[in-house]
Amino acid sequence: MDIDARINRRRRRDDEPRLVQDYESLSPVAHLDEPVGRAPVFERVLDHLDPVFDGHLPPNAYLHGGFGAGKSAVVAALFSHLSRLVTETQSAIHTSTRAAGPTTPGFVYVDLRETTSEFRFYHTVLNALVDESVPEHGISTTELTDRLHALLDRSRTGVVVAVDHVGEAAGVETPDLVGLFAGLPSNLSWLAVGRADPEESGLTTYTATSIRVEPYRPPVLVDVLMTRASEGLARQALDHELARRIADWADGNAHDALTALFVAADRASRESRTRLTESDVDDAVAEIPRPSVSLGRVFALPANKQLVLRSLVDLDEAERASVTATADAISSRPGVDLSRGTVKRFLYEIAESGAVERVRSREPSGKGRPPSRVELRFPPTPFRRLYDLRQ
DNA sequence: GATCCACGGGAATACACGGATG
DNA sequence: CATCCGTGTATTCCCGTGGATC
Repeated sequence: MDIDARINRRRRRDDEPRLVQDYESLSPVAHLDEPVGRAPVFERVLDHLDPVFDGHLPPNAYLHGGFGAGKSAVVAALFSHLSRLVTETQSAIHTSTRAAGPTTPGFVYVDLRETTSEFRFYHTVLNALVDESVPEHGISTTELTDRLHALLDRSRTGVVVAVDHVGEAAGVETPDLVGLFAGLPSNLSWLAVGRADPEESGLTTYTATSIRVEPYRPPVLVDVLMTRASEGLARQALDHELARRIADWADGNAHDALTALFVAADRASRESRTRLTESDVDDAVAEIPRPSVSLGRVFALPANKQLVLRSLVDLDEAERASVTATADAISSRPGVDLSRGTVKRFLYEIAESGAVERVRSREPSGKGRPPSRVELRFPPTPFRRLYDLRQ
C-alpha cells in the first residue's frame, strides 16, 4: 500500500468503518510493488537477466502468457526495482569514485499501450535514461534518436528495455517494434512481453529465449485476492470461501478475479454493508463480459475517448440502438465538447481497440445497411468508479 | 519558428436490400 | 435465374488545421 492509501485510511477513522478503504489499491490495473504468488516467474526472469550482474547484456527475449497471468505485474515491479537499484548505485559511485561510469546496464520499462507513436516510444526510453526530463514538444523524433545514440555510444554497459503489451491491437505493431529497435544502437537488449505464443508473435527470429508464464492456480489466486482485500477493504470484509469462489470462476486470470472483487465490493459498499456476500460476488461476476478487454487498455485510451466511454456507460438501451444514435446521444451530453461526427468516429476507433464491440442489430426493418450497436467489452462499474475518481 | 498530435470534416468505400433487366 | 442498379446506411480513410509546448 502506498503512503496516500495509508493516510486516507487514517483520515476516515472517524467515519463508520468503511468497506472500501481505497479504490485505487483495489484497482485491477494497479500493480503491487511486490506481486503475490509469482516468485517462480521472478526467478526465471532474473535467471535470464543474470549476465547483467556481471555488467553484461542478456540476449533479447520474449515473456509470454495468457491474460491476467501476472506478466505485467512481474515485469513492471522487477524493472522498477532494478532501475532504482541502478540509479542508487550510480550516484553512490559518482560521489565516491568520481567519473567511474555505470557498471550495471540501465533498465527501462515501456508500455506499448501508452506508446502511440514512434516519437512516444523513443521519448519514453530517453526520458527514463536521463535525469532531466525530455521535452514533449518542439523536439523532433530524429533529435530523440540522435540523443539516444549519443547516450548509448557513451555507455559501457548498455540498457535493457522491457516492452509490455506487445501485439495487442493498438498503436505499435510487432514489425514496427523491431524497426524501432533497429533505430537504436546495438548495446541494447529488449524483453518483449505479450500474450501470443512465441511462434505467433513474429519475434522468434529476434529473440534467443522465451519465458512462459502459466496461469495462476486457484489457491494462489486466493492469496492474491486476500492480499488485495487486506489493502483496500475493511478488515474481515472478504472471507476465504468467497475468495475461493471468485478464484474458481476467474480461471487463472488475476485481472478478472480482481475486477470481480472490485465490483462486488462496490455493490456491498453501496448497500452500506461491511462484508461481501455471495450475491455480491455473483452479481459482480455477471457484470464482467467474457472475453473482456483489460481495464488497463481502456484507461490507456486518449482522454476524450475515455470521456466518450464514460458517457456511453450511462446511456440507456434506446440510446444505444445504433452507432449513429449512440454518437448523437453522447455528443449532446453536457460536458462532451465533441461534434457528433467525431464521437462517431471515436466509437468506431474504440471498437477497433477492443474496448467495445459492434454487434449487428435489427434484422429486417428499414432500408439501407443495417445498423450495429456497441456493446461494452469491459465491466462498467470499475471504469465509472476509477474514472470519476481521477477527474 | 519547430514539433507533435488531436480534431473535425468529409470523401471514398462497403454493404444490404429490393426492384429492374437480360 | 443470375446480374446489375439505385438508394440509403454504415464504415473506413485521409488530410488540413490549430493548440500546446519548447
